[in-house]
Amino acid sequence: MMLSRASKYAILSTLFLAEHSSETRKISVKEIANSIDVPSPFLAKLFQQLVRGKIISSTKGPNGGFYLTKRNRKKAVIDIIENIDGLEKINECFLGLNECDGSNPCPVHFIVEPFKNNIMGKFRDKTITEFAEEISSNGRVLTLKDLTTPKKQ
Amino acid sequence: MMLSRASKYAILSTLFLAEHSSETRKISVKEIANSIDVPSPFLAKLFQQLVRGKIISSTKGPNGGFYLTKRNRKKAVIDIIENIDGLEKINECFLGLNECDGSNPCPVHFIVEPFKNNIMGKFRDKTITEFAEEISSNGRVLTLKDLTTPKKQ
DNA sequence: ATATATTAAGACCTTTTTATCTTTTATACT
DNA sequence: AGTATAAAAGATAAAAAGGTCTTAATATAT
Repeated sequence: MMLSRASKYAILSTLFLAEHSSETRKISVKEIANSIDVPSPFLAKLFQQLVRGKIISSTKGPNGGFYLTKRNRKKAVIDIIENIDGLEKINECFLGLNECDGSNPCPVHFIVEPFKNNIMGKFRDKTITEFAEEISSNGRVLTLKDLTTPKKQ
Repeated sequence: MMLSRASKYAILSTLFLAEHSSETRKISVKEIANSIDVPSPFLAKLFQQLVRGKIISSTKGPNGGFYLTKRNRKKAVIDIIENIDGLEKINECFLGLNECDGSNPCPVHFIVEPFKNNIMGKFRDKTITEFAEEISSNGRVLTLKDLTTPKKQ
């Protein structure tokens, strides 16, 4: 029940696109990767996959770049996670047991389960747009400048 | 906010020791590793570290093995996690931001935070003994047979 | 004392994840 | 058409996590 670095980058930069891009204002990988602290070739790879998964959109060439369409904006955070990590990973038992449910629970099942349901619900129900709006309506700026980069410290 | 495979193995087998071992009934790595599906050399390494961290105890030689003392039994699950993964990893922001708190929250901060506190509280407050008792009082057997082993499937 | 069972320690290997680099393809503008 | 710009694709590299093996140390029982 945790995200890979890749998924984190993907969620953050998709929210960034929601806030800053449009069909007439496309943003290049470098522009995102420079304004934040994510390695741009890695982000480029991720973006390719997100495009294939129809989470974000792209056009090549001059004035090209990445952006969100209206359809893209209706996707949920869970779709990003699914696209990058797959759902199995985030759904799996907290202690890694293969068979873990109410009738055959792991030692922490009843502690973890409500938590998981709740958070997954929100990741499923809120659209990218809603998330992005919530962020800006709270007066927060979505800079991703301070992503933890364990090695470089 | 997620555990390494190592931590999962450690939690499960410590609970196993709580249920099956005592100062006069020591259990070898192989006995645990065979009765469950965890690779024994890897578990052996983990156990060494848990012993150094005073989470579990060991004696060498014939009839030796691993077991829990009364002191060991008062440790909490969080101590196991801390010993193996460190607390930073489990405490870090869900989206990986370096600075993420109430006044400077990540996009999912207010969704994730309450649950994290709740779950961490339980991992901090319940002793190993309490966890183990809860398991057996519910008539459940703690076999770890079905740990997910992604590659081998 | 010696043999034996068992953990301890350290070196090593494999897989997965993260990151980079290079070449190709598509688009827009002139 | 030609050129510049940006993504797409694929090959490669580095780091981290997961796992194995060998040898040493230590406790027990005979």
